[in-house]
Amino acid sequence: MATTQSCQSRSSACSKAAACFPAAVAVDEEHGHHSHQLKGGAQEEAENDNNKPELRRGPWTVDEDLTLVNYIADNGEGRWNNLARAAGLKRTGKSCRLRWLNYLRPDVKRGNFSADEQLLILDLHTRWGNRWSKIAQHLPGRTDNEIKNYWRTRVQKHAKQLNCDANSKRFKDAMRYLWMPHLADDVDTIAAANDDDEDHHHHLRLLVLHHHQAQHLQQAAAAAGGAANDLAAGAYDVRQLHALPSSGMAATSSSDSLASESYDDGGLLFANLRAGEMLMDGGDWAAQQEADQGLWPPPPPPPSDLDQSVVQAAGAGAGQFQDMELSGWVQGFSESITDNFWALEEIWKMQ
DNA sequence: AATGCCTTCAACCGCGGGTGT
DNA sequence: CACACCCGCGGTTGAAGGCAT
Repeated sequence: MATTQSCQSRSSACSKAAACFPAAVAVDEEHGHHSHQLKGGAQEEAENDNNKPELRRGPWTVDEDLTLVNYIADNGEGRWNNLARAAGLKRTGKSCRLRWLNYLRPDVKRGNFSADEQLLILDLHTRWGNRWSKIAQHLPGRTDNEIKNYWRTRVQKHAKQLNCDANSKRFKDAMRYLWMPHLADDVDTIAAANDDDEDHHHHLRLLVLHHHQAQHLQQAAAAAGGAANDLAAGAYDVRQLHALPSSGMAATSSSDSLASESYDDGGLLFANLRAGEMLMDGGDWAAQQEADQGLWPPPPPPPSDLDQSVVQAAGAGAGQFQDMELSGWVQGFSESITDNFWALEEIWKMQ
């Protein structure tokens, strides 16, 4: 994804100072003239007249950052209001907390979201909605604020370009069946190019795949009665036991945290990534599923609740579309697909 | 070159839940 | 129980650089 080069460089004076702490860097003096930095300099002095301790707002200076980082290094974090006072920062505890968590923490990761991070965001948002903090827990080094901004600036923009709401079924289906499968492919491609990460990416992909499978089973259960639910749960576990590497997964990987926690409810609400791939490939869904899954029960057809315009659009080879707008977009991509086509910034330009 | 719009993201705000007194 | 305070979350704002005209 081409996140923003321009803006990253723009914010880099500030960002880098923090990212490189304590070897703080260059400078943030520019921030001194943000108009909403209401209380600095002379104005600050003037307000000292009343006994209320004035509070600074707006962008942080390097000095403030250093003060906060040093204080936390010595005393730890938490108790933010006390911390702000004790450190001598003319900031609210809230502001200190935010600055630390979103910016100064040494483990904050910066830069573009990788393909698997994007995949996870899309995936988890499908499941949890705007639970940014919860989503962020599964992207090590990423903050809820960053993910929220990503969603609002990128994903919602794309939804707007498709003339639909980011929360609409249509857009979600487009994500599940078109965008996410190809992000998953990107993950594979990256893994193939980097042996060290292969297990990690494979693991991520497997987890995503399992969720799609679980979703199918849930739908089968809905159609056939409750018994299938038990089967679904059992099959899910068995496959996971067989499929997942027994060791070697980095404990810090996002997929690991998913395995250990986030999907422990069975993931039955999950995106049907593989279904999207099947449809995109124009392959025979049931036959492929049986071939893929071995011990799995024969799968149901693609989800019945899927927006049919997306199903048909995804089966681009068939050339039959109900939703002309989306189908036009899909046909456009199918005619000009390239290896890097599904880079996030490029995906939606084909419409 | 000048101007205005767009995009990004750091930072703020309001609110709700938790905890201590 | 009531109140105050703290913390964390999600939504929103606005500065600044990029881009189009």
